[in-house]
Amino acid sequence: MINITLPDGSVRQFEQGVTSLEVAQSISEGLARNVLAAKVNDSVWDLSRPITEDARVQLLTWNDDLGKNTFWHSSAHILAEALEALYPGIKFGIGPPVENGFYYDVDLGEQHFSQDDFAKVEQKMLELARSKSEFERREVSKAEAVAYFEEKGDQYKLDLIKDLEDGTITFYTQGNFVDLCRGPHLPNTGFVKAVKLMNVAGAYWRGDEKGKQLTRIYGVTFPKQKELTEYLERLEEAKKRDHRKLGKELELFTFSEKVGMGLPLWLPKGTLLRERLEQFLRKAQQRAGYQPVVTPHIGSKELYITSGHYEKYGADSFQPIRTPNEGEEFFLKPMNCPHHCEIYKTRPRSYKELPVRLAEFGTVYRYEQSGELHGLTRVRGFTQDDAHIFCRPDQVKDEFLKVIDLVLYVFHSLGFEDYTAQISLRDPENKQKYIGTDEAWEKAETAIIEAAAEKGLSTVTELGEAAFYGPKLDFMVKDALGRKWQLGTIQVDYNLPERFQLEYIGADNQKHRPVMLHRAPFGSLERFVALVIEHCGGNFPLWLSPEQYAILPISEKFHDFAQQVKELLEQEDIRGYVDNRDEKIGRKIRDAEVRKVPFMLIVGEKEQENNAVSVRKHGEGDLGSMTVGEFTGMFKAKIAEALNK
RNA sequence: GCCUCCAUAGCUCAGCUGGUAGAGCAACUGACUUGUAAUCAGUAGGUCGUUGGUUCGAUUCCGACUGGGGGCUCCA
Repeated sequence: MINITLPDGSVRQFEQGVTSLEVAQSISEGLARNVLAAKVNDSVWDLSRPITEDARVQLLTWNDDLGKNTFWHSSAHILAEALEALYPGIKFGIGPPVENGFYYDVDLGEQHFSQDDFAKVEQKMLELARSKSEFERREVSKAEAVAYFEEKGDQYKLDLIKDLEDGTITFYTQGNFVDLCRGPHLPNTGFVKAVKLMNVAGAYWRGDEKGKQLTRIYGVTFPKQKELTEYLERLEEAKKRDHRKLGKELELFTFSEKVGMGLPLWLPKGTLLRERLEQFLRKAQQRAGYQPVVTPHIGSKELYITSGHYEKYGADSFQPIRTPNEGEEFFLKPMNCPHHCEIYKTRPRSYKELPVRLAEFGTVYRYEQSGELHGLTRVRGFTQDDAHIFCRPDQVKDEFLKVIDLVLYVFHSLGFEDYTAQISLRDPENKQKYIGTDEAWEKAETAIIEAAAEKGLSTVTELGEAAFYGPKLDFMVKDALGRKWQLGTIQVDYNLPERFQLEYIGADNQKHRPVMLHRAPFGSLERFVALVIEHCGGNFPLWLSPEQYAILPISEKFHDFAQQVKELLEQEDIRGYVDNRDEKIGRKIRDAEVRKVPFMLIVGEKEQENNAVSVRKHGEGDLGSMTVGEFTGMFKAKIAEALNK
């Protein structure tokens, strides 16, 4: 007999060789029907795999991420089986589960596959699912594995096997399809009840840009048809929040082919919104001891040779502009730090005045690959809410902590509660990608890890994601469609102070080298605005809204009164417009609702008599009549509440 | 940059297998003077992204380019 410990701590005894499915059956029939896989000690197993010694067992269902992963991983195999049946001779890369489904990378050879073929493949997948084929696990020797795929002529699988150790290789078979796979899998294909292929895309084999490009087919499956329907509905809803769509509808920004791809044009309403964000951060930074500076949009080539950016990015950035006569070369600035270093150097610095915090809403230009551009989230010209903190080594941690506070203040004020704090470190396997000494890197990485821990941030650590001059703490937020974007970032840098020979005079009257922190709570205004739009679905917080009210006169007779109300509100720094078109009130209300204007102020005879406005709130309806004074009072209270929560 | 799909009026879209285009909304004009999500009527608006080719004839078929979507790679 062996002891099986369940997650609640209870221990049950079973025969040696018991399967997780049998464990589930001993608990309840319902659980046995829903269980998809099991976590045995620390790895996920097939339900049918015999357990031969004492173990901790956690039964995984659709409600567990690991259960979903197993479900989708098995679905990828069903997709592969369907594809093999419909497109004989195709070769397979990898087919893993992902956050919302799964994909399989395939080499179709001479055959073609597009969205038009989805229905056919989906049908085949459902047919295979209904056949309830079991997923059979088999341990194979490396030689056997190689022989099988050589016979099949699948060079990708052979490529994968090459890196595997003999004795750890397993095959899974369902129906007529055999795959090299670590597993685990569902007991059989019948668990899959609903299938939807989502899109096709190119993907480099093993992520190598120079390598062969395979066709990646994305799909998603569910244990119930209803869940698929709901998922697709959620997706439709999410698309309505896409900032590119709302940006156009709400007239916030646009792009022009003539101006150039990836170069956003801010429309008046978008500019208003952006300026409110700037103002908000300027205030917070003033309180935190930052000093605003302004620097030009270009800098000489020498500047970037000194900073190291030229060596790293010179060939892959916008090429320099030249003076007509002297041939001097200038680059559009891709970042603000070198300029700020030069500001720091204007005069000798005393240890007493550190930290020096120089802040600038600096517009920078970067050559991004054309295929990378994406709405406002990835552009070629954008404005960073940049600042550089020059401090003594003993101040680094404290400054870092203060910046974390600032970033979190910004995020909370905008309602970004669902973010990931990512510690981005150097790739230890690939040190030549970075500049600076090992010692400096270690100091910087330690500083970040300690500061994040001290703030109690729950972090994920990514190797190889550091900037080339230093490690980062990045705050990532997802867009409407679940794509992750970096917003806030804090970076420790020992390299630029060295390269620019930055100094301060210490208490010992000796020269010392300051440490630099780069930081941007928004990251870029463009990307931040994009994420704000998607998070609120265009229904901006009152303080950000480009049009905070619309005054809607009942008829032309009240246009003068409407104008008087507008002037009163303007005095209170509340912005909006009067809709004095010859339209019925119902129409004006509808249009203001569509424009997502937070407050509609309806003025007619009653209001004029009482010097009042009838207030209607966007999405909620009539709030009744009140004086202009009462309205502004309520209005300001709401803003104060939103910003101080 | 790579793979793939897409491109018709300011916006959203229709236009079967090739015979030079249509709707709704927006705009403009007029009438209506309006009480909580679309008043009525009229007018104007497109060398069908650009450019080659096939054809008697191309918005429609093919190629290139430009821009956009999805993904890959990249992201100071």
